[in-house]
Amino acid sequence: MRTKEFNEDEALEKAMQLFWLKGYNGTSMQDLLDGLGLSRSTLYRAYIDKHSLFLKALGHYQQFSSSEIKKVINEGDTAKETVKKLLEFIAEVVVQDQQHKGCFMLNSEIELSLHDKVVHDMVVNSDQDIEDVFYHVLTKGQKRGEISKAEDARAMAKFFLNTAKGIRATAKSNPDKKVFKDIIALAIKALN
Amino acid sequence: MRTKEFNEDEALEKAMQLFWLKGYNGTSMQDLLDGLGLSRSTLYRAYIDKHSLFLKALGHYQQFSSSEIKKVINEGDTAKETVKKLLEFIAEVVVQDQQHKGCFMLNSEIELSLHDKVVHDMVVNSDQDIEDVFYHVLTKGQKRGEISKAEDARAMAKFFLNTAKGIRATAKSNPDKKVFKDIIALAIKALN
DNA sequence: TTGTTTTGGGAATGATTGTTCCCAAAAGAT
DNA sequence: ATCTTTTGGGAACAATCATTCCCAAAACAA
Repeated sequence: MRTKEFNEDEALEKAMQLFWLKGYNGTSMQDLLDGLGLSRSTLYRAYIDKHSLFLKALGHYQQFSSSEIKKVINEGDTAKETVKKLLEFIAEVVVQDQQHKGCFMLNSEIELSLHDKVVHDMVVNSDQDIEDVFYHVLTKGQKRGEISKAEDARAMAKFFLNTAKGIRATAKSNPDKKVFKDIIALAIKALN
Repeated sequence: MRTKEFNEDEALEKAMQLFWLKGYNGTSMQDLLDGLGLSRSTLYRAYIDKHSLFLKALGHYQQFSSSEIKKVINEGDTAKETVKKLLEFIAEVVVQDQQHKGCFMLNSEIELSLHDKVVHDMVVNSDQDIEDVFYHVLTKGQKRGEISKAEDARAMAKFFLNTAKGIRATAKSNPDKKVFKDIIALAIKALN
């Protein structure tokens, strides 16, 4: 038996970068062949077709970015500080990227969720995932008495998710760290 | 001389709807020929090529949507109410659309602004335009003493623009009027 | 009528799309 | 050595892509 020569994870990572940068329709199979450095035969045998490869790449992104965000949950002494850290982290990620690719999940939502049921469901789940992170921190803060119980924690979680999506959208054409910092400071006022 | 038979504005409107629904790369010239009901010769003579037609359609959208928003400036008795009306209007527009096309400018930002300088500039200008609407209302409110001068009006304007973009993004996969209402109510708290 | 201009039909372009297939080379296992 | 499996090269596919072109029909002005 011949051992596998190409690293599947490495190839998937490269595919993700390409789809992330140029979108689904903007990325051709030729782009992928060149980018991954694989032959047609190998690529099709490994990933079936373009659409399957895309879904796998998007799933890979979701797994990674979700776990990264959850690392931030334990940062900050108070719930309010943690919410701020979460938003700052989300902003930092898109600002740091020299290519301004934005958020791959948001990009896919805009480009495909209307006509691709699978992508649509992944987007909804991804949003719910982030919303739940905020919700978890907020309810904990309410129990501790750090955050008023006057406002519904679920509504606040949706609000912060919305702020995050705004930042991620703007990151495509106007990634400005200082502006995002101001936006986050104002968003945090919703906790007063 | 033979009089022009096809209505240019009507055709442009149809082209805008198509690009809006399926994106630039997702819309083929054949889609446009079928959708506009024009012959190849006529379409190319009138609009030069696909990219030019797209830019014209996006410009048409920008003109229309900008003027619609500015109609709301005079609604509401206080600045705070006007800001709320502005956000509610932006949410209402995307929620009403049965097709969930979202915001054409935001869609184009995500799909093209990275690789298309003209689109990028249009997006930046469009964002600035909306930001300025908020800024105008906010500074007026500050002069009237309705809004605290502790916060920078420019920062607040960027914050509300960000909230609007979040709503417009989410409208693609999750247009929920009630959720948007909650989000807007919390965003308004930034004015306290 | 003649002339001018607009439109549509349709053929033709060359490039690119995603995908399938065959076969030889490579690399390890036996 | 043979066997098995993985990989790459490259041809081939039909479909679609954006675009150009020619010409006849249509509609108005003179």
